Amino acid sequence: MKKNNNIFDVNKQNSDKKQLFIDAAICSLGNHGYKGTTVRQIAKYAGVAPGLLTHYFKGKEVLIAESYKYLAKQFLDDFQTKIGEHETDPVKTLQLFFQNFFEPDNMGADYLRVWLAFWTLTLTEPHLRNTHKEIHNQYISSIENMLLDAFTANNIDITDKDPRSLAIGIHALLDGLWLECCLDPDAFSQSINLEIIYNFAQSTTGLNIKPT
Amino acid sequence: MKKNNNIFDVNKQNSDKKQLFIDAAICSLGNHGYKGTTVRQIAKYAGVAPGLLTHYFKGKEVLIAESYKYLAKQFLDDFQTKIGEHETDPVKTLQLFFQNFFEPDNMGADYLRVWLAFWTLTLTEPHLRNTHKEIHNQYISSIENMLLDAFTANNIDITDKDPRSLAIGIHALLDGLWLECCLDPDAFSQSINLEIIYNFAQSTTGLNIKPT
DNA sequence: AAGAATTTTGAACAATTGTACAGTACTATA
DNA sequence: TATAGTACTGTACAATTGTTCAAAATTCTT
Repeated sequence: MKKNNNIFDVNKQNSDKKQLFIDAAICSLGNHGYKGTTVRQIAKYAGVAPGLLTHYFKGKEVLIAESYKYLAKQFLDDFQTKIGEHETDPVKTLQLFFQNFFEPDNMGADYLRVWLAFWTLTLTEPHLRNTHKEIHNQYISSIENMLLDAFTANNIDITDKDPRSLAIGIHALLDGLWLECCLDPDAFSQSINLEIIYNFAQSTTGLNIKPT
Repeated sequence: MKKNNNIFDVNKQNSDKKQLFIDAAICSLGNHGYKGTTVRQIAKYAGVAPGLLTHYFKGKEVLIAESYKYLAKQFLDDFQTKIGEHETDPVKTLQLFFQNFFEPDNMGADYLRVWLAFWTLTLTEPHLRNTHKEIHNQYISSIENMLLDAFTANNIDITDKDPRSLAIGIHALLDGLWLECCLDPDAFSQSINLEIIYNFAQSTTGLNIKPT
């Protein structure tokens, strides 16, 4: 879900200059964090003079906010696309979703740096707070829908279940594991994380999620 | 666990000047985030001239690193103390631990701002990486021990269980819920969070954790 | 090809940053 | 009270920040 080709690579020939700056900003956030992401650093990644930034964005903070929206939306779109591709078996969809979460491409210090910067902004800028709220809701709903599909496909009675709470829990567990894994990559592995999430999801939902 | 009286209040009469600066730094991080935490701002909270900082610490970054270690250690100590107080019933200990995690005092944007700054540092400074690793290990071990106590007290067979993985999962779930709750306080409540963690912990461990 | 419009540059700017340090205030010892 | 030593102040400074803007380069229009 957190797949993004532009964190390390910036296509300097991009004719869409706004997008070029967004890519460069994300790249800089990933490599140098919020503190190291200066106008001059962004410009360097974009292969452009520093002064050009204000020609396309009102200011540096605005650019970073736009980058946030772009990245969050892109992740969600990727995720929705992947879901669409494996509509056949709902349980397999869940498995793929979990696996995708812990792909090495979607982890690491670089990614966490970007999200730390964005979360910091979320706490400050009121309009970004709404963006976060929106994105988060869509995530939860997606997981909830996957669960509902899986329940009906396996003829599981849901009268005593609360799919939304289950979705919130699963999402929180994924987030927590992802965070700790980025902070200390040595202590975690994709297989261990998957084992944990499979066990949790299986025993809370009653679905037979764990692959054989 | 995240209880800290010095996030908003700084005792300017503190004779231990090093601790005064640490309190002031945490206070500033909570109120203004990493970007807004300047030497002058810290000095203002400490009620002291800016130049005094370098007299007690080698530099600003060193002070923030020290604050990290102090806060992380304090949280763990608080947690250990609370465990000691309720040694009688292991299951009740777990309940208290969960409840304490979602106390309003331990949540909110101010607290998240502090941890975002610390996590950012963890990604940069190698020696803080070890600090994080150490603290995290102690957290997991504490939860694991609580689980083991609860298993033996309730005569539950653990041959088919992996207590450490369960502890990692529970910790990640707590972290994830805490994070999302700080980012969007409107969408969460203490009772919902507890309901979720109770359900997860109960169905994964087999313990009768949920309070009646 | 010529002129208008736009894009891009890069130096200059005021503001803010962390740190250094000479000087002042304080405290303890004699 | 006089002296030594520490605690503390507040200015000063070099470095870096985001932003501005006149000039240059480029592209578009006619």
